[in-house]
Order: sequence, then C-alpha cells, then structure tokens
Amino acid sequence: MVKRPTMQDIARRAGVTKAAVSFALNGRPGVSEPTRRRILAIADELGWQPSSAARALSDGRAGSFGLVIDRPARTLGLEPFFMQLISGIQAELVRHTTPLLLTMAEDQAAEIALYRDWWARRLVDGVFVVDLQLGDARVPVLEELGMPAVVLGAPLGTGSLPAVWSDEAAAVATVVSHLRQLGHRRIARVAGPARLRHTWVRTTAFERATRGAGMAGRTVETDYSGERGAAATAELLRDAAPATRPTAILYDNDVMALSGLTAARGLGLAVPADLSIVAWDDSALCELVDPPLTALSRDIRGYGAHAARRLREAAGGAPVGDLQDAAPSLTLRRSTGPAPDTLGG
Amino acid sequence: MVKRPTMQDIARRAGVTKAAVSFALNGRPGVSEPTRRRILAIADELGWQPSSAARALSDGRAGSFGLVIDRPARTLGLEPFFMQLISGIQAELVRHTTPLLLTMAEDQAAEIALYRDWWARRLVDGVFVVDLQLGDARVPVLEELGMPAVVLGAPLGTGSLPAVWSDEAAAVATVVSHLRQLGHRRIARVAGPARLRHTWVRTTAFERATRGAGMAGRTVETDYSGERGAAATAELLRDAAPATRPTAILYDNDVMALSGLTAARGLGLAVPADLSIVAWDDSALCELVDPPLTALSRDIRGYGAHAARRLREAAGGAPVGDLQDAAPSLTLRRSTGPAPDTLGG
DNA sequence: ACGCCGAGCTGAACCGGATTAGTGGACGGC
DNA sequence: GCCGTCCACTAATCCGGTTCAGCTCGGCGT
Repeated sequence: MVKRPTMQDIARRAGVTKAAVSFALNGRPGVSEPTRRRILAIADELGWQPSSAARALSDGRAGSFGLVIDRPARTLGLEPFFMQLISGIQAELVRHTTPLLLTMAEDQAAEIALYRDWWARRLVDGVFVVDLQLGDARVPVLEELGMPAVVLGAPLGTGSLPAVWSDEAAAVATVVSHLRQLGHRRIARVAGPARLRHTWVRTTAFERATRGAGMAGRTVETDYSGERGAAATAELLRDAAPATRPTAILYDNDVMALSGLTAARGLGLAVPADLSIVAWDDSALCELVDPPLTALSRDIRGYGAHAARRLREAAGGAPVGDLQDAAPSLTLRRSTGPAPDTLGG
Repeated sequence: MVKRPTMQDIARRAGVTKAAVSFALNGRPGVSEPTRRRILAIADELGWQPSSAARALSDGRAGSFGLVIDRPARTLGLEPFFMQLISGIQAELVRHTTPLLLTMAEDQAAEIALYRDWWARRLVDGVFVVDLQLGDARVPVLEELGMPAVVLGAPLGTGSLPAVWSDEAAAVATVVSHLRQLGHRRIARVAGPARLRHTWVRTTAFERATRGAGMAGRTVETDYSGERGAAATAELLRDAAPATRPTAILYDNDVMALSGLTAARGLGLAVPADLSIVAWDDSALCELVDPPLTALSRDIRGYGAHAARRLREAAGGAPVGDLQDAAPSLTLRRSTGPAPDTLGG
C-alpha cells in the first residue's frame, strides 16, 4: 500500500504552494506558462490523480450519477433494454470519467428512500428515472429535494423534470397501419403493467389507432414476464372462434413475444399463417427464433447517451427542457404476414 | 436547494463541540448518556446524514465497490447472469448502504486503465473481477496496486486474489453422466470463448468426463452470441451422417441453447427425439420455449452476495481465502430424452 | 525618480467529517 | 483537607483539494 502523491507533494517538488499547483492543474490563470509546464511534468511523473473525496468535499458535488431499477431480478435479467441503456449512459459518462451508481430496489418506496439517502449524503449529483408510473410518487419527491433528475420516457406527469423520450404513439400507429395493410382486422396487444406511464401511452395510442382504422383492438395487461405473456396469449386465442379471435398480436417486450409464439404453437396455430406476431424492442432474441420476429427497433444506447448528457447539464444548473429522440422503427421479419382468410370467403 | 445540516449545526444546537457530536453519532465513549441522546435527537430532527465526501476524505476509504464488465453490449443484454449477479451483490451491499459502481469497458486494456484510475482517485475500495481469462492481465495489476479484489470464478490463475466459485467441473460430469444414462454416446458442447478461464475449466472437465465414459465428446468455440451458437450447431449437425453426428449438445449459455434449438429444427431434427439439448444457466428463457430446456441451475444471486461479503472483508484488511459455493444442479425438462437408435439395431 | 499596474505567486481559510491531546470539575481515598 | 483519578467534554489538527485576499516585484508612463 503505497502512499499516493498529493498536491502538497507536487508543490514541494516544484518549490511552490498548493495554490499554484491547483491553478496549474486546473488550467486557470495565476501561474506563468513555464511554471505550469514544470508542475504538470512533476504531476505526471508522480502519477498524481485528484482524490475524488477531497474534490467532492471542496466543491460540493459528488461527481457521479445514480440509477435505481425496481423490477424483480428474475424478469429484469431477461430485459436487454436495461443493459443497453446502461451501456449507452456509460458511453457518455466515461467521456468525463463520471461513474454511475447502479442499484436495484424492492419497490418504489425503497427507491424513494434511496434517493433521499443519496441526496442527503451527496453521493450523487443526480439520477436517471426509469419506468415512470401514472401519478408517480418519485416526481414530487425529487422536486422537493431539488435533486437533478432526467426522466426516461414520455413527458407526461414529469412535473418540472426534463424528459428524454421517443414517440411510442407513432410507433404503435405504424404497427397498426402495417397490419391493416396486410389485411388484419382484429389485432390484440399484450401489454406491460398498466400503472406504467409508457404502457398507458401505448395503450391509448393502440386504441385510437385501431378505432381509427375501424378495427377491433383489445389489450391484455401483464407484468412483462414470459409466463404472463403466454397466459395472456392463451386467453386471447383459446376460447375464440376463428372468426372472432385476433389475427395479430403486438407484445410490449420481446420475451413475451417469444412466449406468445410458443403458446400459439401449443394451440395448434401457425405463425404467421394463422397469427402474426410483433415484438417491442428488437433484441438479438428476435433473430434467434423461427420464424424471426418482426419488431419495433430503437436506438436504446443512443437514448441512454442523450439522457446522460441531459442529466449532466441539469446537474450543472442549466435549465433543460425535454428531448425527443427518434421514434422506434418497424423491422420486418417473418413473424408477420397476410391475415388468414377467416371470413370463409 | 436547501443547505444540509452538518455536525457543526448539531453541535451548536446542542451546545457542545463537533467532537462531542462525532462521539455521540458514532457510538463511541466520550459523552454521557443523556448528552448522547440529546445529540441523537437533534440529529434526527435536523435530518442529518454524514457527507460521504467528508467521511471518505477523513478516513481514507471510498465506501463503495466497483464492477467492470467488458463484453459487447449487444450480447450482454441477453445474459441474465449479469443482472442476477448485480442484484445479488446489491442485496448484500445495501445492508451497509454501500453503493456499487458499474461500468462497461471496451476491452481488457480499458478495464485495467479504469482500475488504475479508480484506485488512484480512491473512488472505490475494491472491485469484483468477472470473466477471468487464461493468464489474465488484470490479476498482476491488481496485486501490484494492492487493490482489494474478489474473483468470481475458479481459483486458478488468481494469484493472491480470493475467489468465489462453484464446481463447474462437477456440473459437467453430472450432465455427461445423465446423458450417458439416457443412452447417448456422442455428445458435443458449444462453448464460450476459449480464452475465458471458466470455458477452459468446462472444456477440460467435458473431455475428461466423455473420455472416461468412453464417449465421443467434441467442443466448438463461440462468442456466446446466438448467431455463433446457431452456426456451431449447424456445423455439428449438418454434414454428419446419423451414425456419427452428436445426439446431444451442451450449450454454455441459454441464449445459444435457444438458437441451437432453432437451428436443429431448421435442419429437420426433432428435440429431443433426434437431439437432446442442455443449457447452462437456467433463466426464464428456458421455460419459455417448446420444449422447455433442461438446464444447469445455480444460485447466481447467492453467488453475488457471497462475493460482496468477501470483498467487504478483503477491503477491511482481513486476509480472506477462496470460497466454494454449491455446484450447479441439473434441472430436467423436456429438451433431453433417450438417445435415438442410430445404430439401426 | 516616482507612482502605478498587473502578472505571478503566497498564505490562510474552507469544505465536513474523525481523531487526539488536553482541560476542568467532581468525586473518592487516606 | 489534600491529592489523584476518572469522566465529560473542548480545542486543535488532519484528510486533500479549491478559492480568495493580499503581497512582491518588474516594467511602464510621465
């Protein structure tokens, strides 16, 4: 365990004071150019790095950001979304050597307690808020604390917090329109938890789009798990006559799309001949199954990177507004096809 | 932005000095019981929380641990392993309100640079090391830095670093033995990258077990991606006559097992009638497909929790040894069955 | 020749904790 | 009644940075 060099050590070697060293290392006026170079050379030679604790104490900012996820670990592990998101956030943060604190919470109350704790101890300078809910309790708490935060998701119910979002309603409309062109008239949607804001956005858009196209559009709620996805699929398909059952299903994540594919086959239906399937979020999973799944793709890493940049600005005290990213695009694969001729025409 | 209360504020209100407040809050002798209670009450009333920066500066430890993952984001997102692991680590760390710094690196050189940086700035008190490689360059660096670390994986090539591991060789033997009892004589394995230590462990054990049972055992290397898993499966099955092709395949992760299932079907083979499939790491994915996949299960969250406890001890200066967790167990599902009668008996 | 200015640096305070040496008073022993 | 001891607390210092007021000195103008 070697003692790390401090600015004091550099100052001694250079024959100046700590203050001069500080000026030199931070590139601010107060030292001559030759002195600055000499100090930088010595710092480099000693392998000096600023103590994060000392700097944090001195300037009052933690120098890191936080992310809390409160989904159950088992379903979380299968959500490529979060790893992609974290990867994207990191890609932006490393450019300023800002670390990310990641934690999983049991529920939203635990998450809020964590925010209060982090902020009281100044462990982070701000947080990313994911899985926004209807009437989300985190928003007023963050506002009350004055804690910088960026919401990832639709700018609805976000109060004064800036949001980074993509137009999911437009994506839903794209899917519905595409299916209609393929001749589908009865389509269903297997959704995530209804309390989530983005589920609400998608459901609302789905209803509007299907109604607008004169189609029957039914939505079934789940918890994103494969089990519930399979159950919802069975519920939609089992007891309905061919003339009333949906001919296409849109799933809110790819895991459920996969389980839906399995469930449909279990009921003797062929994909896409009898049933078309569309997944939300295009992960590698969609290409691994047969048939490969048509899916809504979006640049999740870019999404995370944008949010990180936004949070940095917000934490810097700048007033930041919402940022709209590109809408998801539909990647066509073989799980969608023309609607079966169920009218017996 | 309200000013947070400091120990100085508490001291003023209580009519004592900072030192007395420090004694009281840290439960050490130096103050009378009534005074201690009074101070605690005031601290509670003011909502005081210690400044993490000040504490870190004062006692020289960061109070947090780090984890660096250097796998490509696309395959990473599908690996339930890491989310489970992080979740397990957290479960242990939150009990001491210790945060976890998570970062993804491009490659091992970047990871090592990150370790040096983190340690020089005392951003973390130690790190979890995953995906140990043969002749891993991180080990000597961590030893040289004197940076506390715990390796997750077999205690081979870990130098002086403590390892938390499970007996994967035994797990391989279990699988081989089970398949042999089902009548299989030619089994193959679709492995992860050969440079990883645990791939080496599994491959070595696989060769020993198959040879010991008088069976043909072939291993094909991949990068854990579904694409490569499918390609490896095709390579194993395509050009071989029924009498020489493997009748069972063990995959090093569940994503590849799924892609293998899809690939085998594409070649006209039925599972498990023509081919048995076993996955490594039992995630929800294994239960979502038809047939559900037989898999090696292990308590990944417990694994992470043990590692976290170990790292805390190591960072505390205690000499810690290796810790062996339970070996993975085989969860039987419908993707494995009796070997087809290929001898034309 | 003198004053003034600004560049270049110093000294000290500050951030919010932990720690250690020292001090005052009460109390006990003889 | 005097001394010693212990308790409860204070004052001061440290951790490693940042910041700010002020000092010194050289050069320039007049």
